[in-house]
Amino acid sequence: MASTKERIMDTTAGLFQRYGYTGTGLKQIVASANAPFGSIYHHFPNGKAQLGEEVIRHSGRMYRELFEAIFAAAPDVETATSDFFLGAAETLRQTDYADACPIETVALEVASTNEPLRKATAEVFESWIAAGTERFRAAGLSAHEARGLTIVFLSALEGAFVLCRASKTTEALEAAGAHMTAAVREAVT
Amino acid sequence: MASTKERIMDTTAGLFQRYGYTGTGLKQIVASANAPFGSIYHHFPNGKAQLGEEVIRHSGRMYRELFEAIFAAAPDVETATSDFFLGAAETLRQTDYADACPIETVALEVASTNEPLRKATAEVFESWIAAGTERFRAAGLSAHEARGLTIVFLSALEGAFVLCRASKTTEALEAAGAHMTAAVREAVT
DNA sequence: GTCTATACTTTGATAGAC
DNA sequence: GTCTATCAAAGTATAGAC
Repeated sequence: MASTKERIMDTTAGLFQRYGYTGTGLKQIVASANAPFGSIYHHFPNGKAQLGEEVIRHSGRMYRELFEAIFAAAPDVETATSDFFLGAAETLRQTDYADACPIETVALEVASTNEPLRKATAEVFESWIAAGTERFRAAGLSAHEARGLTIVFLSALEGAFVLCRASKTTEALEAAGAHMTAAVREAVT
Repeated sequence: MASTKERIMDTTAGLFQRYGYTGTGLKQIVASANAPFGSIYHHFPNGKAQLGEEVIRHSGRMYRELFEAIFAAAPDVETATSDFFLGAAETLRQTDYADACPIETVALEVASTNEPLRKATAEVFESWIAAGTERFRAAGLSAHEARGLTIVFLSALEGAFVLCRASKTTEALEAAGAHMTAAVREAVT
């Protein structure tokens, strides 16, 4: 069985994704995680900020592994790009448009309010950019081209998440996915 | 001099942009707007939700007008695209990475928590998509192509805003802007 | 060390003085 | 109709029983 700390972190990650940082209360977290209130301050002595930072970094690692897995399973980078956007759209539909990027809402909330958390989100995004850059470099692009393409990829993905969650449709992920798939194909050929 | 209601709405729009919906308190709003607390419930009888909805729709109109103005001033749609992304980057730098999209943070926060506000953000995004679609149609694209290109444009913009605010750099807006400028040029030729 | 009870602050909202 | 005082609930954080 998962430890109390793991249960708290997993629960918090899900709540952050749906309700954001300020929208998620500590009482809500311990209720959802079936944990006593004090255990938050036992495992995270600095309170919500520390819990938030650990959850951001943890979610960042998990999502990067999803990215790596999809690119490892696909025959080439353009197929991987298509798979990633289509998979994200399917997840969104299955969760009533709740589960998109695990840290996007939090990133926007803390960008101008909490410097340690802002840095944590920035480092997570940078780790994703580094992972994508490496994949596109392996496909033959220069380091500069690969980084630029990855940033456009990630921008299109994150922006499409916003439009899809707001509209409760997957139109934006489909349009952005088709566009990025073509852009990746053209870049590597 | 601006009316109390206008002062409240303008102040709230700025606070939503930086701190989001749950991160902005009514007391903070009246303090910033130099208004008595009761005036919120005088002008917005349904409280924070009503104020939030009116601010979302108002901000949406203002931002659409900015979009229209930039496209009207530019000689062609690819120049307008470049201008829009470069202007957004400049604004971000000048505001210490606070002023990006006026409703993006709120849109993500309310997507799974407040259905009337979610619909308001969806309608604002749709109005922007309609405006862009019309511009690209006027440049010669089919209705279907124009809508798709606009959605990719808006996705890249919104996603770049997230990366830029988190990293406190304009790299993503520059990469996304260069990519979208080229994509628009290719689409209309 | 697990957990409960509580302190203190801030939230959105309301009542009523003037 | 403008504004102040206050409410009940929820927020984070802490103290201390067991």
